[in-house]
Amino acid sequence: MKIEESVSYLLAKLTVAHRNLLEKSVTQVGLHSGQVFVLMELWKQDGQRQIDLADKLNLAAPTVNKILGGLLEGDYVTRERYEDDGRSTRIFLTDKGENAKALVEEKWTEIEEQTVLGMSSTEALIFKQLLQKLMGADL
Amino acid sequence: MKIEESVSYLLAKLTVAHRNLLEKSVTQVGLHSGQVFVLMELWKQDGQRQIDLADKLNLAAPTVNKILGGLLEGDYVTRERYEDDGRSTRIFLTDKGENAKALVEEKWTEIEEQTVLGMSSTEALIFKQLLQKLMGADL
DNA sequence: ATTCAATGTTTAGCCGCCTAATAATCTAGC
DNA sequence: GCTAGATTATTAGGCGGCTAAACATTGAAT
Repeated sequence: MKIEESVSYLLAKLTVAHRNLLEKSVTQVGLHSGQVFVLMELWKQDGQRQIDLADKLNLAAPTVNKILGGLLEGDYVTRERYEDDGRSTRIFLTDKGENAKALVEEKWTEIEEQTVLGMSSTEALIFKQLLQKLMGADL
Repeated sequence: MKIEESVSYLLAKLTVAHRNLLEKSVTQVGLHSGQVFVLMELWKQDGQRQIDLADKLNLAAPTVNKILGGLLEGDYVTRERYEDDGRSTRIFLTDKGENAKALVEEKWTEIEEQTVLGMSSTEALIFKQLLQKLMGADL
């Protein structure tokens, strides 16, 4: 099999371009891509522990910790020790963090448009389903 | 639109898992994922300049430069000044670099199997075509 | 009550990407 | 010939991932 024609190769290549697109876009609202994903989890449920965020985002604990450093510095979130368990901290959105949601959603529409550019809506749907399938197979 | 159901979101998430799979696999033959992609270009054509590699791989020049640092240290490639143009260097495979091809191709088969796990061969084909389409749209 | 394993956070350090800025060389234009 | 601009490589530094290892706390077992 030609490596260049494998799904893995194409996916890896596409990844770089897409990550660049994502980063460039969210930079316009003052965020970085990793921060956006953490914020999304907090928008769904505020006050989560770092380990919860790491589990849901499928990221290693130090990765989440590092990203939170930036969000704390940018005043998007606050960190509080968890009374029920001294090992844990809970992360809470600030007003700024909550307000960022609308900005990100707006940007995301642009990102999505550029991502599926050149695909018909049918193709986009099929593509989405296949992506979900791959995600489910937890790779 | 729900961000979590967008192609962009799913793609970004899948990316992380796939990159981890790739990295873990090629580590077993003593390489890193970035190094593999550079080597692939050299296997196609030896003696290229850094800028050529960067263009073909769609990477920034400093990225290629850094990756080459690791390949040089690992004795996979050598670097020579280009006589025709003093600004450029040419990168050449060593025996070790050439021999790595077989090892990587073997590993890649495993990677591909795990990547398309859970997809029928028809689905894999469709997926591949859509990936190529996205790549072509140069995102 | 003590000890020991498990859990959660953090630090250090690595690779994969990037941009910005330098230095060196080449190329044009005058 | 000389200068000005383009091109190539490199360095510095940042974010997005990771692992390994240190640390504190919890919880369980004796």
